[in-house]
Amino acid sequence: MSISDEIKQSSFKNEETKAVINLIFTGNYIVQRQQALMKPFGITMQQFNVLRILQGQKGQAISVLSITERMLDKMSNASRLVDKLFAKKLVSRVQCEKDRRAVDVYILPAGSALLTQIEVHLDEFGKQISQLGEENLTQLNELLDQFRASIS
Amino acid sequence: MSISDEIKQSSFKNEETKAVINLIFTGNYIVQRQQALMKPFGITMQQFNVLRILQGQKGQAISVLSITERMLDKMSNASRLVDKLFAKKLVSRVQCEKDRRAVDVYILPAGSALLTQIEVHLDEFGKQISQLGEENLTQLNELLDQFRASIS
DNA sequence: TTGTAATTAATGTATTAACATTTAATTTTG
DNA sequence: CAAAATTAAATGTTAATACATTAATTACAA
Repeated sequence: MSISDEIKQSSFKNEETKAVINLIFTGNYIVQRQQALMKPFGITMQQFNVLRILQGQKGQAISVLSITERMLDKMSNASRLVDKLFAKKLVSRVQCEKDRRAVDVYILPAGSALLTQIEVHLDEFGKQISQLGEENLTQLNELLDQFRASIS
Repeated sequence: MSISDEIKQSSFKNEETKAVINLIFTGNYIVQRQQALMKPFGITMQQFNVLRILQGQKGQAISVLSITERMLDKMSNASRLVDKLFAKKLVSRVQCEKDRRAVDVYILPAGSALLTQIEVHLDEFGKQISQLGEENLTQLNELLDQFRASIS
């Protein structure tokens, strides 16, 4: 369904406006789909992203600030997200030796296991998307990077 | 800045995953920019979108449900958004004659004026984006529509 | 017609987000 | 070195979001 049909707007002022609206709409759409996917696992998308960042460390510790820098939504509060994951016993958290202001965060085996489980579902998602073809996806990625660059 | 640099992730599992993350990130980025733009006018992006929908009616009334169908984020509560705009005296609200469950919402002159004012700033935004070129933007819009279609 | 289902909007509520502020630790500077 | 500035994380607070539920009205079916 085209963006025109999705939001029942027959025409747009220009192609720029349409692209802006289309990007916001498509972003929202993906977020909603993924949130629905993760809900049965008792985790939010942002919490999932933190887990994925921790997993990417391959056992190494990472500070709360570094987590923030790697997050999709920089505005959200990594401290509280880590707190939620800690409460679920998916991560551990210890004061950093070298800089006692910082906190070292690690993913626990339970966290890795949950991540793997969810990623199976995400892979199905990815499989559907791959129908678009690699060239198209590469082009989409390039256009998105250019888009952000244009309004920086 | 490429998405890799933005979130400090050196590589992605595959192009699909990268596209998903890039879309979410770019959507967030635009939303944050536009929210910052609207903040001085005392209005949120969602409220602005409702105003724009009402303006698109060119004087005709529209129900709360119809507003929801036209919104970018279907999950948000159009009823409360209209309430906020009503409190700011930017819209009026009367019970529909034909169907007394429904409520007719109109934009008031003050609402139109505010909209015009904000759109001046948005146009500058659009001007920057237009540097990408119309062909690129059209292609982006097509890819986004295809992307959503692939995971429907 | 009359009870049942469906629709429209509003409201209740728990969680989350967006900031600002605070606390503790470290770094810099005079 | 001591005071001031900076940094990291946590916490406080207000508003917004995501749903579920409710209340009123309309449509429909027996």
